[in-house]
Amino acid sequence: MPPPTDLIRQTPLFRGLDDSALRSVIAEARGSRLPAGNILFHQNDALARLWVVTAGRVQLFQLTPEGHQVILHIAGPGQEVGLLPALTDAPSPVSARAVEDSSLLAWRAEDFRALMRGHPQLGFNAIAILGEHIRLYQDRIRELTTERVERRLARTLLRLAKQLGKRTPEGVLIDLPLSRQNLAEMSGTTLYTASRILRGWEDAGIVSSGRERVVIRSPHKLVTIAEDLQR
Amino acid sequence: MPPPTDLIRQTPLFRGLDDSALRSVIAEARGSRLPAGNILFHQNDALARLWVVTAGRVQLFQLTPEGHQVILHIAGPGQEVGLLPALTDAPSPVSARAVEDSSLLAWRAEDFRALMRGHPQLGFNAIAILGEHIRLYQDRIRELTTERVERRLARTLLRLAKQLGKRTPEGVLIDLPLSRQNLAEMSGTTLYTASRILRGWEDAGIVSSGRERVVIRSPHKLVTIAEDLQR
DNA sequence: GCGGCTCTTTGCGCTGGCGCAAAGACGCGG
DNA sequence: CCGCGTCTTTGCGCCAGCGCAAAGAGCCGC
Repeated sequence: MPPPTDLIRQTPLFRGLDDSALRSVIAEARGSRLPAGNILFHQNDALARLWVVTAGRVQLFQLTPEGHQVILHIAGPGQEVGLLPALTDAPSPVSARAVEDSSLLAWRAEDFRALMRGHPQLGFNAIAILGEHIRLYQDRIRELTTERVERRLARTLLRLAKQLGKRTPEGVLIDLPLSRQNLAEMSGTTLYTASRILRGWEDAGIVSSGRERVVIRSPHKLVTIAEDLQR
Repeated sequence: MPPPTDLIRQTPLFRGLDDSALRSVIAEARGSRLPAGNILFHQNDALARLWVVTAGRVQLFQLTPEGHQVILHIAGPGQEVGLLPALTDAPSPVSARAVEDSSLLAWRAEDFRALMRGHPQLGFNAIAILGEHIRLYQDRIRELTTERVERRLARTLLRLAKQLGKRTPEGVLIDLPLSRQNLAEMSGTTLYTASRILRGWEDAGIVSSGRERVVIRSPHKLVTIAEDLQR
């Protein structure tokens, strides 16, 4: 199976590269597969590679000593994984796990850095990507310190819909196996509270959810909750 | 007053530059002063400059529509402010305010980017700095979702001590005007809870605090609380 | 050295959200 | 198509932390 050139061309990390640059990038890539549930790396691992997801979903998370999992990001096709450790030689602050059967392209960190020296655009792209993450994290910190669970859960769903949403006749499907537990780990709450809130929304016709599945029937009402405009 | 060359040399953003590069960097800098309490910029401003703090403290924060303030970072001498907007042309996600009388050096964003093209080391430094922020934000998100207020407050103080701590006969002084309100805005709690917890630590001899002032008498005990090892 | 502003403390009542326990629903694999 | 493992729901009791209100303390400027 050849590397999916079109996908690479649209990957934010490789945006703006000319065809010859793209060819040298692709020449260095190695493909691999990661079945659902498998770990790509653990937090504190020293990584020698940078990955780009080509299919599936890879979850970035941290595990506390007490065993609580916190989901920080979900990378879908076209998104990179392990960028920060590849660029800074520091161990990874997060762990990565496939939540679906996934395919990845990998570059050795040193090869990627060599590419960066030859193509400064890569450096600007990397900065833009890191910057985007910073903004998202700052938003989450603000939400966690100032907002109630219901609002945060609404925001989590809206973020997921924006990133991984799929239009269907019944509404916007979050295209990802997504348990109440996962939702809690993304919103800063517990399994129980997430379940109760989702039940309420179900009754209000805002979402329609099942086992590891959420469909947003009324994105508008969800925005209303996220922005606290209901009353 | 000439630009403080030694400080610039030690600034993470300018690390590893040779003398001639450093000279061209300094040649482009403009100094300015910002009295305590003054705003440098607001969130959503399009910034045309990048700053480095040379004296004082500059607080980066967000304000919610409800009027709650969340403090995301405090930049002291040698730390940059406005790096992300200067590099990405996006509006600033945060506001910045001097919490002490401060002095800054400023570069026009376009001048800085020109310097970056000539000195790739600047790009790597920028990436390392953004990466450091990402790590800190990820840690805070994990703490906010899994830890109790007391632990988070302990961590906040330890972080401040590491960054701005000053050894004194009575202990490590957080060298910054720091109200209970500020502490709450950094830890994700309220003025009242922060006050009560600090009172408890005072009685236990762990800290010694006054009006906008905190001294850590026993960093070790504070670590014990932050790591939840007490019992 | 006085007045006033701001910061801090603390009593009190309240509630959002936690988390156990147990029952119910779903769907995969054999 | 049956059984089992996993995910979800919900009753229930509890408490950490919130936030008002009011008093107290500290500091600055005149």
